[in-house]
Amino acid sequence: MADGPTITTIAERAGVSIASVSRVLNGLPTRQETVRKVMAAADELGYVRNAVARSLKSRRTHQVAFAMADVGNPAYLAMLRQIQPVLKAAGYRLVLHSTDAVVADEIDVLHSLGERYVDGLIMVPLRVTEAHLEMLSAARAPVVIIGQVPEGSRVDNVRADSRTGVGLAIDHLHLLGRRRIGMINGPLDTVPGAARAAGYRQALADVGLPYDEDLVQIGDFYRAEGRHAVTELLARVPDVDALLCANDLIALGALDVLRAAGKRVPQDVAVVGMDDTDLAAASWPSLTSVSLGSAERGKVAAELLLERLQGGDREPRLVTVPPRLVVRASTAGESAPAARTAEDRKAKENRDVAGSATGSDVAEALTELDAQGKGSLE
Amino acid sequence: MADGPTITTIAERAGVSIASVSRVLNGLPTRQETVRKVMAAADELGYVRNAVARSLKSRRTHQVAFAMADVGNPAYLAMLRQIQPVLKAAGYRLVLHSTDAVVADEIDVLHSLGERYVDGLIMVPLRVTEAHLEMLSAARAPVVIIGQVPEGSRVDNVRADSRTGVGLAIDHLHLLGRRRIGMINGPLDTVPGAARAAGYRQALADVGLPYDEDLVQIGDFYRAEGRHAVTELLARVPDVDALLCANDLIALGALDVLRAAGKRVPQDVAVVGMDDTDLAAASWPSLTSVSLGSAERGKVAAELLLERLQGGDREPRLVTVPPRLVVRASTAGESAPAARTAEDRKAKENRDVAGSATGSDVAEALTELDAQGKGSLE
DNA sequence: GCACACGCAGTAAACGTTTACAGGGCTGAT
DNA sequence: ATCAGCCCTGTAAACGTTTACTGCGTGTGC
Repeated sequence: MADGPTITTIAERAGVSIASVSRVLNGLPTRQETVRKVMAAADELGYVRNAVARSLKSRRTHQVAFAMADVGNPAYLAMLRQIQPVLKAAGYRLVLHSTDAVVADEIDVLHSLGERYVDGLIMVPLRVTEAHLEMLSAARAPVVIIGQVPEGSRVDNVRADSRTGVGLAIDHLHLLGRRRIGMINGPLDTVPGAARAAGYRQALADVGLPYDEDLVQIGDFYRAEGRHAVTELLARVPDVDALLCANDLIALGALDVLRAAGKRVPQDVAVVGMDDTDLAAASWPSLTSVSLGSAERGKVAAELLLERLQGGDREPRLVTVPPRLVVRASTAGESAPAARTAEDRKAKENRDVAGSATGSDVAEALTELDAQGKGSLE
Repeated sequence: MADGPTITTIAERAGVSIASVSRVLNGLPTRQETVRKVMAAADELGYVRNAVARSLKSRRTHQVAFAMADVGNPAYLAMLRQIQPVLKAAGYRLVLHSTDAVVADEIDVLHSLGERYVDGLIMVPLRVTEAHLEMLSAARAPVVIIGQVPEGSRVDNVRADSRTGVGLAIDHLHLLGRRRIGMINGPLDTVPGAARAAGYRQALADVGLPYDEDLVQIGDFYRAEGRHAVTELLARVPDVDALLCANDLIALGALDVLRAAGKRVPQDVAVVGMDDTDLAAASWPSLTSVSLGSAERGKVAAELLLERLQGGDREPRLVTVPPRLVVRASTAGESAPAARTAEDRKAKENRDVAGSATGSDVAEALTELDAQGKGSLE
């Protein structure tokens, strides 16, 4: 691990000045003979450019940071998987920050932007506090926020729309003839919980169903909690014929309980999850789920950031990624082609609604493929 | 986004030299009055140290790279989740490289080590070629390889032992009284495929069962391929009473086919997967799976790298992480409370991995919270 | 034959730090 | 009063690049 060669080393060996070496290495016009000498010396010494020194001079690191609460979370992972290739294609490295759901860590990340070790940042904040906004407005590098940012903030912002997503699910269930549609939600003091509760109320109204408190059960966003909540709801309303669960884990818990209770899914009770994680496709019966477009949000965020890095200034943009209903066996049954088709039509309409310019079918197919991943390594 | 203040700006404003500013910022002994002036100026200007300039001088970037084939792969993700906190605690940032299973990209990553934008590298190569070894021996920064590296290579190496892992599964199935144990493997020209095939043969011999070619079916490491392979095997050997699948996805495919064929799991056919991904716990029936210790391999790799970064030279080390059988319903049945309890205990151990120093109950609760993900964000 | 232009390469400054070294002022001892 | 010694601060070099500027030598046009 001896000190590597620098342009000075090369210059000496080639008998030229460091300026010439630099010019050759950067392909600037140079006499053929000089090029030859420099290249030869560089090859012999196994020279590699020092990225740090380059960055210091050029004020560009070719690195971008992605900050979220936890790498293990499937929603963030879906984003990461879209962000990475977009950045890579543009020649940027990805620096990962896991803030462990600690707000102070998020502020830290924003602060460290000032250290200029990255050219830009994509962040998924847990919630946006005053401190966030302050740091954001003072940020010395472009930032894209995935989540809710107050109007008028001077940053690019990419959002999901879980309220509409809930609507898609309710519509779907209603079309299938379900009339006693229960909701298993997470805590109402969380952003997702509140949005979903509101969406549920409104969607019921939209399809002309009454809102019945007995059909709503609050738990938390985990499988065990989901089991518990569904058990309670089932005791209260034995003839519930559909369950909308605030995420896929809750829905898995619901499947557990329904199975134990001897209810058939979807014949007796249809079940819908949210987030459309890998688990939804893996479960049995496979789970109909509302995709909130984590993957697409990641992709859009990366593209917005690149625009700013390459283009320069423009007005901050707000992109809302539309939700999409992914119908699987837990509502349609594998043998219900009619429902499936209706659903497909809807999903398509839905996708067209906000017509994001980015969603190619090829990219989407690829994503699905990768998701399955060659598992193990030896 | 005006140019940020530098120590020069501060020096001017405080009326001192840049050396004094630097000393104050680094806490070197300085007159109280000077400290005050410098701090005041720094605060007013909102100064933040430039990490690039620092790195140039100190020859330390406080960044470490992690390179693997695909972020979306659960096995790599499990590693990442352990690596990240270890590095973060030591003050290192994590740079992520996804090589998309392209060998040239891996070589690229090794090459780019010379650019000195990171202090070290953890890599999970697909396979180790001559080119890899060459680059490794010339590497100008410490590298830890997760996977198989030839004897005598001068790098730290962390391995799984899938051969023994297969043995665990066969033992388990044999103990449960299964005698016609099929194997659904991936391609034999992959490192995992070959190791598992060998393990299967030997494990059968160890428990005194004959090797029967009809019981072996080669497919690929995906769910659909798994379905196909299991269908073939089932046609050939209708009375097979157990299936060992080379990864969890294949096992999920097996569950699909067995269900469709009217076979009960585990009563008629017991199923075992490998890798113990999230999917194993989520499926129904939940899947007994051989954990190859991805999480632990990640943790060990990170620790080895840190040792080298902080400590300095020592002999390269080889650590083999033992496999572990995680028993769930697909072999034990839900009605086997003993097995279930064993499983819970095991899951906890797994979370603790090698007893991370941070494992307070609160931290654990928080981690758990995140892991499940308040999946979606609004 | 001279001026001018042009192609090429070298010198030096700059990016923002850290740090070795030197020097200035003060204290205290002689 | 002088000087050693100490504390503090400033000067300058260094990390490895890129690049503006300068200058040299050659060839061309008059």
